[in-house]
Amino acid sequence: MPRPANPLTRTKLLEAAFAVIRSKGYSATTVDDICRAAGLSKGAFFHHFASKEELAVAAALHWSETTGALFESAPYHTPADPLERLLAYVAFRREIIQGDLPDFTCLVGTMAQEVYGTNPAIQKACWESIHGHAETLVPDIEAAMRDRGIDADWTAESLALHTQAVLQGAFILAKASGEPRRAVESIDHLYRYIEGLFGVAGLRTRPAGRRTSRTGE
Amino acid sequence: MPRPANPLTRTKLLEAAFAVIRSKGYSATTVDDICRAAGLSKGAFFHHFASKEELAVAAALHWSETTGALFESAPYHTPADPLERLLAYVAFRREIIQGDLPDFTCLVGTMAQEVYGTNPAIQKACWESIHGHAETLVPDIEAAMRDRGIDADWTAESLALHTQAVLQGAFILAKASGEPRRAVESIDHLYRYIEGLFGVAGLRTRPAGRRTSRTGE
DNA sequence: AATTAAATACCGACTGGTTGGTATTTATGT
DNA sequence: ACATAAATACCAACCAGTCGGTATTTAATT
Repeated sequence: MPRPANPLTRTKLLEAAFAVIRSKGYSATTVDDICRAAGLSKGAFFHHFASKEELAVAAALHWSETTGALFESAPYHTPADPLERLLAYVAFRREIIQGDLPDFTCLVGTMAQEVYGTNPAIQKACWESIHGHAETLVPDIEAAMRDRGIDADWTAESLALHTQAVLQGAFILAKASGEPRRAVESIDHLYRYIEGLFGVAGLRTRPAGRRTSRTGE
Repeated sequence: MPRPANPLTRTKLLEAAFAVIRSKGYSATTVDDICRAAGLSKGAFFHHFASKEELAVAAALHWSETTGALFESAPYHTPADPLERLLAYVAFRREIIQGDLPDFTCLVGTMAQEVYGTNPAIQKACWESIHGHAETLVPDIEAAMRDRGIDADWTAESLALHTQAVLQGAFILAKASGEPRRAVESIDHLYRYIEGLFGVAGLRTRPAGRRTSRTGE
């Protein structure tokens, strides 16, 4: 009878891949890099994954699972109002921009950029991760549109994906400038956009006296 | 007297680098790839550039120059009103999303993502390209804020950079999904945001009957 | 309970091909 | 003749992936 798979080994490899790929990108990451980061051997790597490509696909899936769990248990679901939940989601995304760049940037966004033209399997896994995450926002957006009687020429899905576009673009600004604050500022604009879309007060002008940051960082 | 350098050679290498890096990314691009695409030899390559890294920096600079010239001569400058010019810029960015992905995506955004942690020289050149381009929008944004008496808790620079974030993020969506339309939809949201910020009518609801596309594609 | 067989987990040296870069040579314009 | 541009040949380091082997676990058999 078989020796049972040590679930830690595979996970260690996947999470080592998260760290290395998020800081160097997919192409520049070597299998040895990942093994070193995981404290495992090449033998272990190729026992669990047939190729570097297969690891990348598995990593994208594991990314969907771990981030899915993170967002499910995140505090932004508490408001009763769907629009407030949506805004709380954006505020949450803003709040978790902390520490070093590889700690808060997106694995699948990074990989997609590198492999879209050369590796359909990885591309597909990345898109499913991004799209799947965006889909979790759609019910709240639809409810908010209904609640506020919005007759829009945009769809809930397109707004959900737009939030992801802003996040991905914000990460690029942060990486290029080396300043995470650039990402935060862009997410602030996204927050303001959603407020405006749904007619939350104070979009165009604001009362005298600086409005304080809504997250109170 | 020395044999004069053929000015086409260096440019051919740089533009070959544009094409290859935009479709495969920086790390996956080999020097031989670029030489093949340029129809030149490795000898020519290393005669003009000391290293692959130096080529990347030169490519980022050349990118700033060529895109700078493209945008300077683009038609979005014609409106007299600064806000209209800004909106025309966004509409122009939307219009030029055509053809294959490597034909309209951003070289320096792609590179920045891969090298930000490992190659400061390239990262710097990428940031200067993105930031420099964003800066060209700042005077119009400032003028539009003045014209409309906007007392904002955001700066002109942050809005200019936000437009770039949305564009970069839109490219990632397009690459991940394989559907350029996803990028267009995100840019539509950006357009709507700027309209809303400056109090252009019709943000929250719209008159009965579908509003037609503003660019009339 | 002890032994053995079978299956898997993991190791690390090795390989064939690729990579960035160098050394040498040839072509070309002055 | 001379200096530079560009081509070719070449190299050492590196890479993904392979392979023979060892360690560990479980189940069947005694």
